[in-house]
Amino acid sequence: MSERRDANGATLASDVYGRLRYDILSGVLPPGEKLRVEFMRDRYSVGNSPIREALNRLSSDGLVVREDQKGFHVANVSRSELEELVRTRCWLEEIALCESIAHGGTDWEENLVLAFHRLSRVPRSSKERTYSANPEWEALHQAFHAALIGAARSRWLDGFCTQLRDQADRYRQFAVAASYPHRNELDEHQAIFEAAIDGDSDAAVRHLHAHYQRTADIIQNSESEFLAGDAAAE
Amino acid sequence: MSERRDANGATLASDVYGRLRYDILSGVLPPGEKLRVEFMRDRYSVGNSPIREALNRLSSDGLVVREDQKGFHVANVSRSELEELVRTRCWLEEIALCESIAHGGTDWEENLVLAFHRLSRVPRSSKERTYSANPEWEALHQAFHAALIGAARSRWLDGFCTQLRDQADRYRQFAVAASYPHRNELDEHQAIFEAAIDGDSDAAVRHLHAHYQRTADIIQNSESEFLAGDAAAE
DNA sequence: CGTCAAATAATTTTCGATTTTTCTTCGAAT
DNA sequence: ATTCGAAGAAAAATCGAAAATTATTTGACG
Repeated sequence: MSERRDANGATLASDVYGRLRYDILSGVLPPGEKLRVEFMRDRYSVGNSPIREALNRLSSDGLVVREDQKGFHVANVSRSELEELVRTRCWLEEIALCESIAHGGTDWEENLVLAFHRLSRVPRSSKERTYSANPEWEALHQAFHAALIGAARSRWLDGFCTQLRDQADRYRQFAVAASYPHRNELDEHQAIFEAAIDGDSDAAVRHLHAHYQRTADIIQNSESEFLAGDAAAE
Repeated sequence: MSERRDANGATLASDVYGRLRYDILSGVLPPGEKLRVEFMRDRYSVGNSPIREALNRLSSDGLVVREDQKGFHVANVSRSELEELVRTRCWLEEIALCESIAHGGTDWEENLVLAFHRLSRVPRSSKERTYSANPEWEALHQAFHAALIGAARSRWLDGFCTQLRDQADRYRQFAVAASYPHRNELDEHQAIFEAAIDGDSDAAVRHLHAHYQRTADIIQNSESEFLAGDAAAE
């Protein structure tokens, strides 16, 4: 019945939006990359309009930068912007986590237990000795952090946290290999998880902040090509 | 040389984005209003693409809702969503205000003094007895609140606060007449202002929250047609 | 009289071409 | 040699029409 629909029941624009978003978050399209419409048309096999619509949405999300009459490019990254990002994320998720602990009911609690259990059962890397991105872990990791703050009674806060998480995930791609296998992320997650379930907001927030700060430090100390210079970005 | 540019040096899409945003915030395009592309094309005298691009951006901003294959409409409002909005705004602006007080330098301070002074010199309503929107006051009011939190060191937080402020302004349109001239907003602003300049974060936050809560209460108690039913919205 | 389905109308979405703007190249003049 | 500007090339932005989808009407049948 439907000829053009690529994925589910969406429009081409939404489909491209999703794919493009993934390609940026996963690093396939690196920071600063120019996004020419013609190039994109070939890449995603659609016409002009859906590409443009997707790019416009992504620019509101902060993953793409739009300059009038100059087109689009993938948002740049820098050490100072990472600092800003993590700081903001700690502020917002602290609120969301405390709210969830205070107001979360059985649903929130059980969902969190499940999310943590699933995460604990999947290996961090799809290879043993060297790091190799494991999409399953990535998805469950996202789900765990979303479950933690899933009972903050604000769709706005939810959305903001999602936006910041996406940005943080992108940064993580640049340096995740560096910390493997030294870092035991499961322990960090467990500490947050147990404090949250215990209803100990202070401890949960402390562990959550430490978790994010540790990740940020690893990225800051890495030698990713994209983080080379700094203030130069933009 | 340039034939099509309407306003400054932007694209048609950006121009329409700005005008459309203003029309939604000012209530000219009411909550829930269907935004048919053809209608919009006539209204703003541009073609298909710029309209669509503007609508896509606004949907990421939360002022417009997009449903695949169903088009766009102005975001709905409801009492419960107002509550959520104000709660979130208090959370975020508390952070931004404390940060600004803690880290704001002379620039921030002087800018704030100026913003408050200007606001204090302009009448709330452009008429004397009855309320009539005064665009000058609106602009200075925005500027004052922006100046208050203008030294939070986070572009993300800045952007989120702007987004929430826009949403709140839209709600304010529905009920502002009801409180005039009973309410003395200048006193409220002065209380926040003085505490901020004094470096008294606790007091500043207390006054800011009270200010927002008072506005919200007025709206909640109003009988705006748009806030009629409630949970029914979306 | 109500219900379901085909046909029609209205609307959204997408395409391909055109227009406009920016970027690049090349050559002349200082 | 360097700078400036014009000519050409590349890219972005826009338009108008075609294609696809959803909403509405109409009419047959129980």
